[in-house]
Amino acid sequence: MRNTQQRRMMLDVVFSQAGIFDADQLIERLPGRSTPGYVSRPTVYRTLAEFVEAGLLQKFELDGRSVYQPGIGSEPTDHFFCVECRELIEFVSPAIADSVQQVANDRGFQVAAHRLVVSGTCSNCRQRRRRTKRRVDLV
Amino acid sequence: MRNTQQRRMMLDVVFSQAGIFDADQLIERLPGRSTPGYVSRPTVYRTLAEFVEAGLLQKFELDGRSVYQPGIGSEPTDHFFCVECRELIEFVSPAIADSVQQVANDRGFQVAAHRLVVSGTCSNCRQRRRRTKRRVDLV
DNA sequence: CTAGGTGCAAAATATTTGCACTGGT
DNA sequence: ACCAGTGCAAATATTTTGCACCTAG
Repeated sequence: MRNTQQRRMMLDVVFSQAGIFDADQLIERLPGRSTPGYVSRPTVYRTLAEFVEAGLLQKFELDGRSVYQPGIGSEPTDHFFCVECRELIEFVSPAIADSVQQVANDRGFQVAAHRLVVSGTCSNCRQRRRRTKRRVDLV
Repeated sequence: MRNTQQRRMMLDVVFSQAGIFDADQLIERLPGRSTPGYVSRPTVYRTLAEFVEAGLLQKFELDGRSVYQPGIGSEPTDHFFCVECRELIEFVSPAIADSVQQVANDRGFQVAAHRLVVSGTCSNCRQRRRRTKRRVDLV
């Protein structure tokens, strides 16, 4: 894989601040068109796919779009998704991982990865909410 | 909610055979254009959203598109996703649900639902596979 | 009768591809 | 120099919206 300016730029941005992002958010953090380190949209998508292929990023779908999470060989992370503030809260649960492995073993399924999104209301929004009604967009 | 021909057609198809489907698969099972029970694409999307809102269907994202699962108030179902044959295999695990609830309690998160997709290789494909190499598209 | 529902066409969104050109090695 | 990589424009795929017409209640 060639060490191009575009890939260097993307790696810098992707790993400078950990956290989940989508293609647009990444592009926003990169230099704009006709600015030194500009990376075109197709290249962003192509390169993200390469990073996923290489294991530098994990990819999954949230809310209709593809999101990417840095983490090289890190343990699988799960997420709470607050349907009020739309925030993603990461967590790690060995108990869940174990249960997944257990069920998989029972069924003869070989686990490569798992993706868990728990939707509901985060503690902040629960406290802030008092008599407000709202619809629940499940993920 | 009005009892229209379109909604009746869609309910028939959606609940005649249980299982996960996307908008296109549903449309394929409905009568074609200029056939008696035809339902237009926009109406299919609008009505699917209503069914989700009404709790008749659950919606989530898989492989870049929206998929729908029938089941009125059923217990949350989880899935294995075989990256070889692209098949979805449903399972229910009280252990996982408990663990999720446990972690949520610890964090003050109120759970509305959860969505778990475990990607890997199903038992059929593990047996069939011998010396074939393949890339892994995680979900 | 009349609001909610529908179909059509077109828009919006997200992602991918063909192709000529550029830059890394 | 060679070829992987890139940018541009356009294509694809999916879902949504504006609007005029239709129909269930």
